[in-house]
Amino acid sequence: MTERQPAETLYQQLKQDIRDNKLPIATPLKQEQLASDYGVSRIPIRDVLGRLKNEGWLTQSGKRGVMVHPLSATEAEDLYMMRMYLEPLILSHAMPKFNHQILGQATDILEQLDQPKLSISRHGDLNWQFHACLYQAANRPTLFNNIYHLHQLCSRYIGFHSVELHYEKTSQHEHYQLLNAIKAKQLGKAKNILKQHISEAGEILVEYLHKNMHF
Amino acid sequence: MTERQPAETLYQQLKQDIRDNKLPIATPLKQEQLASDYGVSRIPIRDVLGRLKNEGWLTQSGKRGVMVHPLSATEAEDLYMMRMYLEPLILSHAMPKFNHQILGQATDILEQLDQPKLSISRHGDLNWQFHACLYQAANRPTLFNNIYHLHQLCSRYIGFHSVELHYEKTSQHEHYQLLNAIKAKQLGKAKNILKQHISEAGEILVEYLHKNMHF
DNA sequence: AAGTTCATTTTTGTATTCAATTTTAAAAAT
DNA sequence: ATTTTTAAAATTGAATACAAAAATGAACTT
Repeated sequence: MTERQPAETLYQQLKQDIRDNKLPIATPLKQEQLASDYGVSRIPIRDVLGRLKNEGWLTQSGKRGVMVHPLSATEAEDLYMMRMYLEPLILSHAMPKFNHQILGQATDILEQLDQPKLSISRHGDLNWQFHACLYQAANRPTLFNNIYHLHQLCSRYIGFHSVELHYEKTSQHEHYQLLNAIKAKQLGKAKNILKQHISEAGEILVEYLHKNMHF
Repeated sequence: MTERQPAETLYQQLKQDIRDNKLPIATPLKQEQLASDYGVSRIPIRDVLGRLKNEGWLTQSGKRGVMVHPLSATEAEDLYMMRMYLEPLILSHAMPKFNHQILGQATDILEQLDQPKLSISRHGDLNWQFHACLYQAANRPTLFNNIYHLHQLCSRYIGFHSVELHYEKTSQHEHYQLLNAIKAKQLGKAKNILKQHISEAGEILVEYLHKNMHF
């Protein structure tokens, strides 16, 4: 971590470390501690903490200092509900703009997702790439960024419930269904599949959290 | 601006100044310039710029520096579309929790909105207070904060199209309709009114922007 | 005259320093 | 023993200082 502009790297690093539960939970983070841990001064740490707080990865803890934002079933439910409404919306806008190049790219990503033994983080990356590839076509930066942000926050929860492999299969099945509906230019059907896709994932996750969140 | 913790005040101030077009548009902001303008050092300026960038008030301009995020009809449309889907959603969650106290408070705010000669910013404040008062009841921090954020960004556009007073009337009418549907515990009707309320405002705004945004 | 090169200036990101606030924990009081 | 006071330590927000990167513009080439 001895670079010219640590901030961006630091941001990615800290976010990853929050995802992976590498940071003390329920206890305030000390800027100086982090600074020495990550080998930089407090200034870039402050910047990154501010940004992560703003994005919902960290929460203000008391008057001074921030802590890791606690996971909650309610938040997960909110995130998935929002996605459930916003993603079909951006899909509508993307629909008329799809072409062979984009659909080919989406197919490529799906095939990579078919490979067995993907790490959770790799799986998450590819999953987002698939959706992003479709959503980008809409050319709606504001809406897209909002959705991206929601996906990011969801990733903490997905890392948490270490994924029942069963679900991954049906998830892939839905991905292909979605792509087929798109190719057939069936907007309504595609939107329904997508909504269902997100809703299902959300329900499984929330149920899992209600069962396994005793902390 | 000689205070103990300038940052929060500075944040509000800069945001207001962006709303009011007090800042140079389409040209990168200089930290030192702002620092001397607002009478603080560059550090809190940097913090606030970072935050405002994160929240969509500023955009990265080139490799270094940020500029005021340009208004666009597309963004306005996105913001209103998101609100159109998310606000009825939070209303559903709020519905079972309403009580006399909350509804009384909402009524108070509506009566204040009835007073003539309100400044635009006061009108915007009260309008948000009305909606927030209802949405708070849902007890859904994640969803609520997202919606709050959308409202904030919309405020730039509302300030811009200096409001046709005609619309304010029908807007108030819809507010009362909404409140009545809530009192009558008609969730479906309430959601429809709200959706319609937002959708109308969005359409008027976007149309106005398409006409009057030659810059 | 238009385009390149390179040195100067500007501006930013980060480190260091400082002052104020918050936290803490030990002593005093009930 | 429990609560209150208060003084020391820890921690933060902000100012100042410094080094690296980017922008600027004048001299030079074609």
